[in-house]
Amino acid sequence: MAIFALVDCNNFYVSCERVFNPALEGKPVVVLSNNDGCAVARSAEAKAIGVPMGEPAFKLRHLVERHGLIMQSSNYALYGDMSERVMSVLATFAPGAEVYSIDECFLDLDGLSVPDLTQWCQHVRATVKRWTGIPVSVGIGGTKTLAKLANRLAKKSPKANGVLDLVSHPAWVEVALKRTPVGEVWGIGRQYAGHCGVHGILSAHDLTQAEDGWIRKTMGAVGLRTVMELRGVAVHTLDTEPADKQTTCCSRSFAEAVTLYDHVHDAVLTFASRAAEKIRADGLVAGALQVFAQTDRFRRDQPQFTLNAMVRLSPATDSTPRLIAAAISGLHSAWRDGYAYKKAGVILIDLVDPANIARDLFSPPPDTGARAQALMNAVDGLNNRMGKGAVGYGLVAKGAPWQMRCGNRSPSYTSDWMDLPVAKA
DNA sequence: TCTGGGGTCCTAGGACCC
DNA sequence: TCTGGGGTCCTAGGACCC
Repeated sequence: MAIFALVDCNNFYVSCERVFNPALEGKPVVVLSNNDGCAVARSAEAKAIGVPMGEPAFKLRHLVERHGLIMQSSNYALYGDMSERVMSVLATFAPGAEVYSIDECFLDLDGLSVPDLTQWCQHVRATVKRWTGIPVSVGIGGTKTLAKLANRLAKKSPKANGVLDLVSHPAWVEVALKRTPVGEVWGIGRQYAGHCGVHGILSAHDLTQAEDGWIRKTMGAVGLRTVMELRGVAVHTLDTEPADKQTTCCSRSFAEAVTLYDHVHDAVLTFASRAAEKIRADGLVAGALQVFAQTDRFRRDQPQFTLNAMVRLSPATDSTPRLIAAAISGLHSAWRDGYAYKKAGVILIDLVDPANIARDLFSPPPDTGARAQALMNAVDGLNNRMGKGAVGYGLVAKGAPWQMRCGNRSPSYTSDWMDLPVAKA
């Protein structure tokens, strides 16, 4: 039988900020999403004063005065780098590791011969904390879904002290299922939890007792797999070699809504350029692209519109100028005057590795000619050495109304020489 | 005044074919 | 009134995740 451990960093973004700014320790802290929009990470103290996940920043302002809540802009360069450090420590402990998200990692503990799994996990926790500064929790289960569930309880229960092992203590499984609200189960979101509630299914345990036909009809094949996993049947396996991405998106909300074509044009140009860098870093080419721009969905008093255009790319390409040209032509063809646009984006789709591209007689080879390649290498190299945006396409004015807000971002302590922390005597 | 961004998988329905 | 029955492929949209 497989033994899955889920290692999850506690309040990851807040923990990253605290590593480099210990003054945040013990205080209510939230990290805001892009554009300083809403809370995406909360310290325990912030949870205690009632900050809900996803709460818009403007609704938290009163807590700043009342409880000294600290709101940090997000610093993804820092979190990405800290994530790599945590993952590389975890990889040294287990024969198999799957990086599931920026702050979570599944380990396969099957075949690991240790006398006491809980004790071993405490050792892992302590090591990660000592080497990276990040606190983690560990849940152990016979399926990934049960490991997730155990992890959640490990975080909540003070008795667990950050580790809960449902494999060495099979009798605890039923208790754990009964203590987990159905909406907290991995794979059961708001919609499905609502359907369950109507049928009197309130806990994860209730869900395991539901009838397969009803589950399949209500929550589809995915829902049924989730329930199988809750019942202890391992459906999901450890995925140590993640497949190539199928799509890559670069989109942003604007600090202010804009009505002028030129403003949206500049935003789309910037997003296409950034998306191109991403697929080149992954070694992929795009076979098509989608460009969109939309009005502010929260302004019910204003006319709503979403502009959307799909552009095929033949041959498939990773070249910035070609992707920009395609995105702009899509924007131009679908453009409508008279709307206040609040968000736009570029999605690169049909991504493939040019090495294993399947071609027929009539499709051209992917666009990876030597000259284009050399140019892109030079551009990416300059940006890596001199900082993002050192070289680019099109001149985009700084301080344009569509550019995003980030009022209180921490320095890039680990990824920019200029931001290295300084120790003062 | 102010409400994120980036992904995956599944399903239903239409187009098209024999 | 009556007007097949399958297949496949593609797309849009909905659900979920972090």
